[in-house]
Amino acid sequence: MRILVIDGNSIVNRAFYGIRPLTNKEGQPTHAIYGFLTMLKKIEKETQPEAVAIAFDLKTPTFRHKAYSGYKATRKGMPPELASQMPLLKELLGLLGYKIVTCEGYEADDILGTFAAACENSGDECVIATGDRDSLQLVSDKTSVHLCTNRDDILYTPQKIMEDYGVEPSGLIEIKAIQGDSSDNIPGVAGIGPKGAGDLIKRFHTVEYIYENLDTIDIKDGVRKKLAASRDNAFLSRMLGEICRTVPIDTNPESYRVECSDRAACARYMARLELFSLIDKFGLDEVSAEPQETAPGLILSVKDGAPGELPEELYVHFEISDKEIKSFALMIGGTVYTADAALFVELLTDSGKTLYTRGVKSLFAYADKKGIDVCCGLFDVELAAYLLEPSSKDYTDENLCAANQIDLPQTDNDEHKPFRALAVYDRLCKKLMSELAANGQEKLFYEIELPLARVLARMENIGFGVDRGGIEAYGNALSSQIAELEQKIYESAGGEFNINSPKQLGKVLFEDLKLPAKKKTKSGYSTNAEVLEGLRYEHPVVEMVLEYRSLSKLSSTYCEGLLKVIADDGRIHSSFNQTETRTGRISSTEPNLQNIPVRTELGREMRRFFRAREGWMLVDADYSQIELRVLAHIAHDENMINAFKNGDDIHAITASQVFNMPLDMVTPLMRRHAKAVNFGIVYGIGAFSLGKDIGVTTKEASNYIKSYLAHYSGVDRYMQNVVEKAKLDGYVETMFGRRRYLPELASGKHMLRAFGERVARNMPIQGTAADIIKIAMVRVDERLKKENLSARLILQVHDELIVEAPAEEAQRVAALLQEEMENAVRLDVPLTAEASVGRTWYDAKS
DNA sequence: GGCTTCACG
DNA sequence: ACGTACGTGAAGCCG
Repeated sequence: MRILVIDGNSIVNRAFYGIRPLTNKEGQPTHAIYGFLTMLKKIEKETQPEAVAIAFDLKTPTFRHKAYSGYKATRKGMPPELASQMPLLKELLGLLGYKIVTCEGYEADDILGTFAAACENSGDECVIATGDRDSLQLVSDKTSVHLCTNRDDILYTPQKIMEDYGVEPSGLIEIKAIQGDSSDNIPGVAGIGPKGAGDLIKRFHTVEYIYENLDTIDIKDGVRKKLAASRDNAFLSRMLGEICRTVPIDTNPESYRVECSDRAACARYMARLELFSLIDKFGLDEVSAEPQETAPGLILSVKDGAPGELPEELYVHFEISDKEIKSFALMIGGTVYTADAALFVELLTDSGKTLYTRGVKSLFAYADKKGIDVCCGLFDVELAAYLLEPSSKDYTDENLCAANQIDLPQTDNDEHKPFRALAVYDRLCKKLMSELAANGQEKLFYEIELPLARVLARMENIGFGVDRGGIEAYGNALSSQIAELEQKIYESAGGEFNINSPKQLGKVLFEDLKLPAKKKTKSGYSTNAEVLEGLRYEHPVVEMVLEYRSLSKLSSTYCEGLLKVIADDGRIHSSFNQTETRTGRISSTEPNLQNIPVRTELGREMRRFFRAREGWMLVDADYSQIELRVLAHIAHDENMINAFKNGDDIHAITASQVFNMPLDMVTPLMRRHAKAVNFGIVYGIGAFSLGKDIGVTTKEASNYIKSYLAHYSGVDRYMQNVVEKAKLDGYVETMFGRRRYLPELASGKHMLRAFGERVARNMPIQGTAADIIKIAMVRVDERLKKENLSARLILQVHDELIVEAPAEEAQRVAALLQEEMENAVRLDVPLTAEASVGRTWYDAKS
């Protein structure tokens, strides 16, 4: 028979120190338990034992030999976080059917040794699992040691010991007697370390032999001297280092077969510790399904309908698809109730309730479609987690649990998802709330993001009306132009190729036509617009390719792309993502309505197809220079503040300052350059890129920047201070407490660090502007409602808001929009917004 | 699925 | 010696 003997103390220590801390919601640390059971399962899988004994030291420290009471005196006591887990672990092991072996006056080591010795006699096979190399002395033909290390586990057989140490297993005791072991207070021979001890034992095998022949054996005199001086310690060490093999315990493997009598109790115990994934690992998931629908690992009982009296705070999970509630469940004190949409609606309209959930935007969207006025309190784990860490890729249950030391129950059964989600919300919400409070982000959360979710939901529901026929006709016109251009390009290039393939285009331009290649990308020649622009007069095909590119962009992304997403109501319902950007901006997808062309006249034509419904108008308002105004404010730059207060043309003023001449001498070119510097400053500027952008040398660009910072000394100071502070704090923040953490600043890589510094300069500016327009959106929405207007916000493009309004409301809405945008926040500079009205987006842009 | 390109603020 | 401004999303190519 094969028996596995676990060195309990050693393994639990490895588990405790080897994995990151976990606690359940009561604050009970659980990771040592988790790690121990995970390792146990893994070892069992690898060694396939028929019986398992788990050896532990007894709590009270015991001394093996009274003769040397200093033994183990230096071993530190267990930290309380580990000590508190020990009784729980033992109880759980007992429930699982494992036998725990302890013996007064002996350590776990000795119990391992006794099992090993017993197996020598009985012919059984013994596998010892430990993290401690001391036990290697027990290895024999019948006993192997499964050594758990920080990396891979190693199985020690006599052959492996010989390979690694060059001695028999028993030789390890001899080596230790000479080398000593400070952690066990084994003195050894002073002045001889592992190498010397190993050499001696390889040659002479035992301590006894060495001392009996100390005068005659062939060793260096220095070594001989050291040995002689530590004679007593050597023999004492020899005795201390040998593991005892005669502990009075039951060593019959038959007594250690693992039989779990109450699997459900085990599952409940694990669930109480919130170690849900263990339930799967131990194959206990089916047993906890006492109430049939319960998720694996959750001991929640499930009831239909809810108890009469509901508490004020409820954990809620819902799934909504296409106007209908697909599922709805709530958790009250560990019990999950599945309920119908009626109760859901009742809760939403009860101002006395607070629902802790995720995805409130979809909840608002549902309520909006059904005409339900949501007046309950809400908490959204997704939004909260985003404010706490906006750089995360996404905010799935999996990632939130990983970031918050929560053991997530694994399940691929969709029916279990609601139960799992509720368990997660239960663990997460209060933690996130206190973190928001600690960060000073409560106002940001409750007064900006949560109300904004409602606004975004309505914007999505309403959508933006488009002229399908117009887009189709425009697309057809593009297509024929593209086809024509395509032929001309083939002709000019001397052959057909895929113009859309940068690789093929690169070959044609830079190999066949031998045009000078300037820039390379990871995968070959760069053929971007900037490069082609530089080759425009080198070959006629280049201009055609540029034209082709811009037409096919319009055709594929904007015509074909938009046509694909027009809904049955003839409108485009983009999704506005509130947890995507690292700066606090919102993003728009399927389709992206935040990058509809405007810079070229041909592209701008697209905006004629975005139109108000019959009898309605579009009201479009955009902030003027919001980021520079924010910069002037947060940098306390007097010079820039005054320029804005005077209502000056900021780029012209900047030009006159940078180029040191009167305002009326500033040429359009100088203004253009100054504008680029203003942008560059906001982005964290570098002379190289600025120079490239405006076509001057890096040196000249560098002079511009120097001159700029000399005139705007507040900006100069801010740019230095913000980076310095970010390095201390590890994050930057906006005026409203929105944070972005910057681990890049601590990087040893210059490029990464430089990037972090630019972000530190930019994020507070871009992010504050994003906060401001979000505040404006919430206020505009409230005003429209309060004033009983039918007009509705339908789109935001970072510094621009678009409202669709009945024609008769349009002028009033324009004024309202401008007022709310300008007064969203009070800065040291005026905020200005310009509004205008038109039938189409094209017309409504002033 | 990564890369390149290009549309926007 | 290096690469070179912030933040996004979509489409097409290609291994």
